[in-house]
Amino acid sequence: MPQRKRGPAGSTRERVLQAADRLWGERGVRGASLDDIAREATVTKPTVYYYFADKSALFTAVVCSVLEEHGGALKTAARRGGHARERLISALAYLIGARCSAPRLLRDGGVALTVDQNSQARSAFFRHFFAPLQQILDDGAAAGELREMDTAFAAQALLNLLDPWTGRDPLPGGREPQELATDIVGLIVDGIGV
Amino acid sequence: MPQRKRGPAGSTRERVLQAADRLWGERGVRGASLDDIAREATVTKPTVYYYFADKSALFTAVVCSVLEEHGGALKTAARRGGHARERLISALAYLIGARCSAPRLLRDGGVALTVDQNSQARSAFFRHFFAPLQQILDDGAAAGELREMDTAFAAQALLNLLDPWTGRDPLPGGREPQELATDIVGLIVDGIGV
DNA sequence: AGGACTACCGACCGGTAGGTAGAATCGCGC
DNA sequence: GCGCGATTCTACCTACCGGTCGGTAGTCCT
Repeated sequence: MPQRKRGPAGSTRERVLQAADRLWGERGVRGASLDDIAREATVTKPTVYYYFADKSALFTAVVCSVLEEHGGALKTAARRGGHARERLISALAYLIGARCSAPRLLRDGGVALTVDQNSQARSAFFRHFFAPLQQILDDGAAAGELREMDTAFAAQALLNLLDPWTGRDPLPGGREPQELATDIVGLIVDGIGV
Repeated sequence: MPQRKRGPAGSTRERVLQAADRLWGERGVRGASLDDIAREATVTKPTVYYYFADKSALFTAVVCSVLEEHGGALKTAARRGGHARERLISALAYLIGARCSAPRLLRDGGVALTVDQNSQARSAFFRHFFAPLQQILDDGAAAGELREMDTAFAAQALLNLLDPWTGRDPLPGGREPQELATDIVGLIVDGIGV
């Protein structure tokens, strides 16, 4: 039963997490210092260290928290629409609309932080992001809506494909998230062959 | 204290360029310092500054030089095989085999370096990497081998797709570059639909 | 009341980043 | 063998990074 003294209940740790997600999502793990993050969260650096052991612990916490938060919504989105195509569009549209920086963050952290605390973050990524997508592909193949394939490879390809568009920059051709998701899924389901 | 002997004319600048490409390609622009790069090139930091005005000038020079170097080879590869599918496989296989870090470097530099000297690097990327790929798609569509599409979008998607596999990490499933290129092109040309 | 505990902060440390000043050395034309 | 420009060096600066120390205002328990 944690007691709150300063500020609204449970807000400080959460503010630090959000500040780190925002700043690191924009500039990369090496692009924003703990001072920057502390300032953004309107606390001081020792306060950050009060809640997190070190920089890589904060990194792991940020990635896991964001992944869990979006993971539930992603699974929900993936259930919308009975057919594989609609489920894929729904899942991708959510990912794009949410501007979820977690995958980029994870990749960036892998090279920026020497520690491999990323094992925890990596498994969260697999559970919350990769697995739901692969599930849609597996279901689609079982239902005869998609052809037999290496679904792990295809899911990875899908994630790679939309990765640059889950940032904060404008979407290509001024598309809306839903349109972009439709175009991506169209590309990969129908292919570009005749 | 003997100074380093003078190598062949123009070799020092070249060594610095190569060291920066290697180190930045592995660790990102913020992951390797100018001291690291100087050490890798067996010179000292002021020597780096003798050839390049500052860090962002070195960055631009590295990206442009790598892009130009691989751009020619890419265009050659894209001419191998008369049909769109073979030309795509050939081009992608070259990109993967060459372990070309330029696209990642460029993206990374965009967020790491505040300066937008990247306009020069960005246009080199467009000329040497993006345009040849789009050309194959345009030709394929004109020849009736591919369907009508937004070729700029498709080329971007293709580049995104193979981006994580142009690094130094092992290729997925222990594939060879040629196999991976074949799988990627298969995925995007045939699609995953029935 | 008063000790134990939580949540936070100002000041500081060792190390490293990008960048600079200026001296030393080299190859070359004379 | 001498001057000169091109090249490379040693030594240094300032700013900032991750991380720590000691301290303190408020809260809980008895």
